[in-house]
Amino acid sequence: MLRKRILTGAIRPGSPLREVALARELGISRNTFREAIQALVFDGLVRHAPNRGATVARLGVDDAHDIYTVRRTLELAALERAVASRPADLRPLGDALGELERAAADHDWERLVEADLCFHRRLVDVLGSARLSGFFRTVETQIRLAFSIVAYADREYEHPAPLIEEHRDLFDVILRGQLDVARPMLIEHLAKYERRLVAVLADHEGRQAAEASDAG
Amino acid sequence: MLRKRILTGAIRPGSPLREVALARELGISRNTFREAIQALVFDGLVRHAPNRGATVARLGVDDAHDIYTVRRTLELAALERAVASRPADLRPLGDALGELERAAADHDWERLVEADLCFHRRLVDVLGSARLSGFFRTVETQIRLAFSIVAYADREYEHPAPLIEEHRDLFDVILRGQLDVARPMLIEHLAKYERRLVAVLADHEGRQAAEASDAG
DNA sequence: CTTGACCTATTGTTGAACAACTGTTAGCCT
DNA sequence: AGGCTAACAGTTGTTCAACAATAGGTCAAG
Repeated sequence: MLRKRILTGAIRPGSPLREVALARELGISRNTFREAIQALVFDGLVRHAPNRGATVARLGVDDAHDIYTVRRTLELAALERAVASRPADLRPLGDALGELERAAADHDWERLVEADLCFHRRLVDVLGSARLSGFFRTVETQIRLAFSIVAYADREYEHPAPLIEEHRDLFDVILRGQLDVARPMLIEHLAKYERRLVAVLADHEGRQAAEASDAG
Repeated sequence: MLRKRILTGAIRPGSPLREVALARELGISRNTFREAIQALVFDGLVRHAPNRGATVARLGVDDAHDIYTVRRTLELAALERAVASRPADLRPLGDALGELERAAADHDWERLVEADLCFHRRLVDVLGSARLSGFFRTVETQIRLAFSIVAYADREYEHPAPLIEEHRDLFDVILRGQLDVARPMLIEHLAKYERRLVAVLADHEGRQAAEASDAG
């Protein structure tokens, strides 16, 4: 319940998560609430300071760079394995691409985001490491949090053509095993969305600083 | 307290962690104990099944492969950055190497292991991602757990010369920026210790299977 | 030997209580 | 006025006792 509220923006980044009040509101006990908080801390959705409570994580420009460093590291490593894989092992990747194209055809914004994330998750899955896949999922969750902020600012997904094309091209090149082509392609793809995210978050940080000085 | 007990082998892999009994023994309440368990689950030291409780993680051959996939992925990526870094940014790496050599000179087994882990941790730190560094630390913790099993079986550290030499060579090559030399060096270094760990764990798994069939 | 009904140990969750800590406010002194 | 200290209110950290829900084992009947 908490995760949902945070990811949908019902509870905004920076908001304190008061134990008594929220537990009461969610109809659960304080202890259970605290366990939930702990899980969200490990997801990176919540920050917790001793004796000062938990707040919804506030992702800034630094976090965006960090997150994309993770993505570059894991996805480029996965790419190397992917180009050397048999097509059968890339099936999940292809399925995600199909879903991506169908969602675009339906102009279904939400499914589009979902399929995009799914494609990259399944790329990382190619590495075959449960630990890396699990870790990437936590980062993916944080990307979702970023999206929940960005959603209104970034209209890329209303013109999904280039998004589809980039994934399609990348997948084709992977199937052909052309690592030297795929690498710069993925690097540029990630850099593009990193720039976009950074831009929006920088703007967001600016606004928040302004609001803070207004209030103070 | 729990982490210490697990890493020192005081509580052995596979042992159930009964809430009432252990909380009582540690002098804490069940709720606090459960929060501790949750933290250890995210460290990968403890496995938890709903309604069936928590047990100390039992690392098998699969886990060894998984862990070394993580190490290869992160450390090789870090290597690429490291060879392009200024010497000042590699200072922590050099310090760890120094400590490694001192520990070897003192024949201090424990410090040797610590310095070895520290060297690799600091290599990953070169990536400059708090998330990747944090994730690597959880994997490092799991390596410690593996070591706690292996400790009696693996006497490599009693002849630390090759271990020192490999780290020293790797560091020198990194300083000289020779990625093409450093890469296979690190790959071989990791492969060597993966083989060793896998061998010991395979043996361990064999024994446990034998014991289990003895008991049953 | 299987099936199914109990039984017990254990986990999941709750509610209330209190100690410990934080940030704030009020009052005091200089 | 400015700065220090002390009481304060709110919040978190932790404990305890209780009960519901689940899993695994035991025993009897077939």
